[in-house]
Amino acid sequence: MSFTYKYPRPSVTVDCIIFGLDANQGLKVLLIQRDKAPFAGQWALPGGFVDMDEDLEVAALRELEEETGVRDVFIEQLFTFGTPNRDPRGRVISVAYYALVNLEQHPVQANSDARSVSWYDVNELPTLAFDHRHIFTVGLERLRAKVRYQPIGFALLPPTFTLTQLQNLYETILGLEAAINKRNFRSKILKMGVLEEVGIQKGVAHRPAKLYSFNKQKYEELEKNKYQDLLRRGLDFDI
Amino acid sequence: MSFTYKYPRPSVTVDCIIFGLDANQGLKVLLIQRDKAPFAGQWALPGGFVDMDEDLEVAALRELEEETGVRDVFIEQLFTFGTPNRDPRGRVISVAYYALVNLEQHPVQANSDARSVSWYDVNELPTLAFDHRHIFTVGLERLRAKVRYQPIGFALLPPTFTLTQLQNLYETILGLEAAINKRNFRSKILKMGVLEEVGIQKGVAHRPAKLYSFNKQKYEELEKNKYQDLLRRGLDFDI
DNA sequence: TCAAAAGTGTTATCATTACACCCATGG
DNA sequence: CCATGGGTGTAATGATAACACTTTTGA
Repeated sequence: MSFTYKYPRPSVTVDCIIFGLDANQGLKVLLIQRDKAPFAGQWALPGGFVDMDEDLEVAALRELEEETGVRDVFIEQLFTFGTPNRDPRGRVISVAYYALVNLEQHPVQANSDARSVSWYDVNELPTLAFDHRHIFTVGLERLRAKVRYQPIGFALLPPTFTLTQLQNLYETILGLEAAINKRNFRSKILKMGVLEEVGIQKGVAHRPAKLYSFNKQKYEELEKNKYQDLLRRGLDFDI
Repeated sequence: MSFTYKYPRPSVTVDCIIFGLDANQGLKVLLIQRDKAPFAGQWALPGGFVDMDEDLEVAALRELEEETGVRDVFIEQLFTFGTPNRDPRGRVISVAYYALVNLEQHPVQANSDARSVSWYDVNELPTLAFDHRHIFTVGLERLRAKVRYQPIGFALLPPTFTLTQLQNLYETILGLEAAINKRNFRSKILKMGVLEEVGIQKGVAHRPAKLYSFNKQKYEELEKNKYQDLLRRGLDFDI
């Protein structure tokens, strides 16, 4: 069976950058090893062709699950890459997504297609197929920028976490050399009012930390108010 | 002539939201009137099919110039829209861009294709073809969000402008009801150090205003330092 | 009782907000 | 000489940065 069109058409794929946070080992990205040409044997971002009747985000989630077993994740469109020669097979336009998962809940994945799947440290990537290195870089920059003004980082943590874990998350993602000042971090994050105390650590060999969870509703309320304030009062911008 | 493929392929288009600022009349968007089915006669965002050997952004700039005569503008990828039935002709995936132009330098355009082209107030849009209303909304939200932490607004102004013009720009884009406090706006924007005094107004019936231009180099330097500071010292985030 | 990590008090400095006022020009 | 917008002084309040200290647990 084949398909004929009056004008030439590109192929369209989705590719996913899956970030995972390992409490001790830093920020990771999930890669798969290609089993077919081109770039057979090389590591690549999971992804594949979009079906004709499938929404783009659905395609990204499907490829994610097929290739890595990961599901139920935070996902967001990143950018569309369409430089004419980015794929040796012809014109392929790739809509890239990035996903954030909690590593503890997604340990090294069984490979569904006899492909290997593995977490790599974001600072020690192997050579990647196609322009995936470039896509990855764009994704990491977006994550770093976005984590600073939107509460997406929580998707990388377990549902319940300590303030120290949260602080480590920021230090890891942003690649900070010096630690953030603990006192100030805590004051600031608690003053925002989007964290809820939900318990206390057990069985640690030091003073047990309070456990918090992120209250998304509260956050959305505050965001709305913030915009109302802006409309009422003026500007708080930050060029 | 025709083109045959083993698997079905979607068509790929680019669409552009062109924002323009009119000093007296507020924020505008450039629309074209379609001359062919589907949606013949309806207003739509300028756009069209991507050529097989053409980069996406180049395609967007080409369509922009072909359909509206606008060129040499700030342009940035917005989002890729690919819901299966967004176009009655079949599966069409659209990579949307938004552009910012200075209205005075781009007055109502001659129509290159016997199509009409017209600026519309962003608050008084006609019915738009396809899902262009939705695309527009996403674009306007992005502009409003982005203008607050990146200096993209300057692309909407002439190369040289007064602080009052700049303040009006923010008030207009953000749709602020109350005016921003003049004193505070000025202190803040000047303290940033990205504006350069380049002259003085002539021939106005009031005290002539100083003219400023945006110093992009200075801005990029400051951005770099800001990130250095962040790396050194900690966090200034704003969840 | 010690190591390890959690958690708090306080102050100097800087930024934001809110008002009220003066200045320069053309008609 | 006045209408029109351009432009400035200043003080109360709130946020940030920096440092040193106390608390609670298991081993």
